[in-house]
Amino acid sequence: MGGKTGAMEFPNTGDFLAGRLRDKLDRDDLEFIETLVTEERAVGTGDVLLSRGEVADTSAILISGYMFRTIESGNRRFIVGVHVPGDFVDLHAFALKRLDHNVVAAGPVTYGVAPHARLRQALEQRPRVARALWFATLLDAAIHRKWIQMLEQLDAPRRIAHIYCELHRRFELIGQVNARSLRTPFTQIDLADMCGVSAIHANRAVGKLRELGLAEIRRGDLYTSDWAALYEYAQFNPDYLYGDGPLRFDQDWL
Amino acid sequence: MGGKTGAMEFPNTGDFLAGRLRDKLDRDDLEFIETLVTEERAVGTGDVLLSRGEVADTSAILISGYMFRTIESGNRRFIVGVHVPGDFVDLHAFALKRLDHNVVAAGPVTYGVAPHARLRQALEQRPRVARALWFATLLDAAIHRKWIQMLEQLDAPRRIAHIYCELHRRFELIGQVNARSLRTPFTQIDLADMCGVSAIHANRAVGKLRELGLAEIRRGDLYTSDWAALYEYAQFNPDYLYGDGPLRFDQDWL
DNA sequence: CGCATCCTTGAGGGCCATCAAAATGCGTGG
DNA sequence: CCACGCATTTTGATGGCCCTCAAGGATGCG
Repeated sequence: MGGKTGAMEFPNTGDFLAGRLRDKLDRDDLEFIETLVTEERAVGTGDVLLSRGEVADTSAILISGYMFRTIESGNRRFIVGVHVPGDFVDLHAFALKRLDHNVVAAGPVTYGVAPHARLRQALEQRPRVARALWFATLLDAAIHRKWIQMLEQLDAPRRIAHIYCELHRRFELIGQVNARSLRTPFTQIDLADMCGVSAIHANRAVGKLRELGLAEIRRGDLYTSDWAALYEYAQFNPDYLYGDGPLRFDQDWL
Repeated sequence: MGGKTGAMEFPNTGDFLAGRLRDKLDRDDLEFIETLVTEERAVGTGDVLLSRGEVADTSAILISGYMFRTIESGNRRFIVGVHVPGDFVDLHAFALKRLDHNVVAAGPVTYGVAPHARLRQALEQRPRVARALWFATLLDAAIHRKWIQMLEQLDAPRRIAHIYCELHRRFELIGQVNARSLRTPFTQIDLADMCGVSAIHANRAVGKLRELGLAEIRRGDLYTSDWAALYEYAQFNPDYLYGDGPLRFDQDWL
């Protein structure tokens, strides 16, 4: 917990859009957003927040920990997205009503519960907040597109590196980076399911990053002395995360 | 041009959300949506509607033809999405302000131009329309997720089959299917860039679909006598497109 | 009819899948 | 503290999918 952007003041939603659109919102909007959350809950590894086809009347914003978006097919699981604190993990479920995938905890998680009734109110009475919520789902879509490109372009070691680079940057945006490490609860099976390779090959890919001296990954935790080198190896360009950079939202709006 | 859902009456936006949320919108909303478009334009193969990083003050809704979302990296092009008539192709650009990718015509195209000023008006005064616009971008995200899964799970022949199955279903939703064929302007290079394989391998994959008797693909046009067999081969489940089926939006809203 | 683009085919090599098996690490209970 | 059970990580071997390089054939357009 605790982005630099106001986690003290806004314990539930202080990381929401931090480093992106958050500084375009005024105090009134931020307070309104904080009151979207009526309750805080905790779950553990593998617990399902929302499953495919289910109708929910609340959405969740991640406060601490990691979550996956997964699609089951046959008896295999595919991970199509990862979430970090500040992400409104199933805002999609509010506007789509039913999800095409599952939202699952990847390790211990705390999250805030936002009733859809409150969100509807935001849509009707708070166009600025409504647009911020929309923006947040579009960020998810931008990340999806980058994953598509990553799968089309990169081999397994680079895919794994790219995933960690993305997480590193996303934590930077909410003010939670460590200099030389990135802690996750991911197993190599999780990495495999994100990369579309077998667990065995994911293991060899992790081994290659070690051999190359780029990163040491142990039990999901990544250690490196040179993030820039890892960025370059993974061909990681963080623009698509819409933080500072050429794509940053810098207009007045509404 | 001409979905069954009112292309006569709404020549610019008659296919928008057809088969999905369109029947939840009332006549007033549909008329408002039609007036979002102030102009119609035509472009040809490879023409760029909107390029990465560019700031636009209009968005486009596709009226006829196909468009790609592409990401350039090094000197290679990656296709991360395809659009068909009725799709609001760069609605993302309205809320994100700048895109992380390009929007490009794949063959001859006509599209409607929607000034952002009108869209802003919708957001402020028409919460139902605003939510429909949001819904449309979330459909795009759902398709992105399916592509991620497709790339993680399927080999090249199945990826190509899956892409055509998706298009077939999307045309069905707007009432524009032929029984035994699906016409596209795609080259095998386009298919390769969508599937993340080389053009040479895309060619062999096309050959395999022919050998298997599932589909004949010539110059982008697909011919088949058995869509069901193709669906099964590609492991295609159309639920994620949110037409009729278990995920369909069936609630009253707002 | 010439040219450009696209499609097709062959050969050799690298990335990754699967099967099989062993080692490591961690939590639990003795 | 140690023994045990279990999930995870690691390693080896074989084969398939897909890559690149290379070259030839088809198609459509001016």
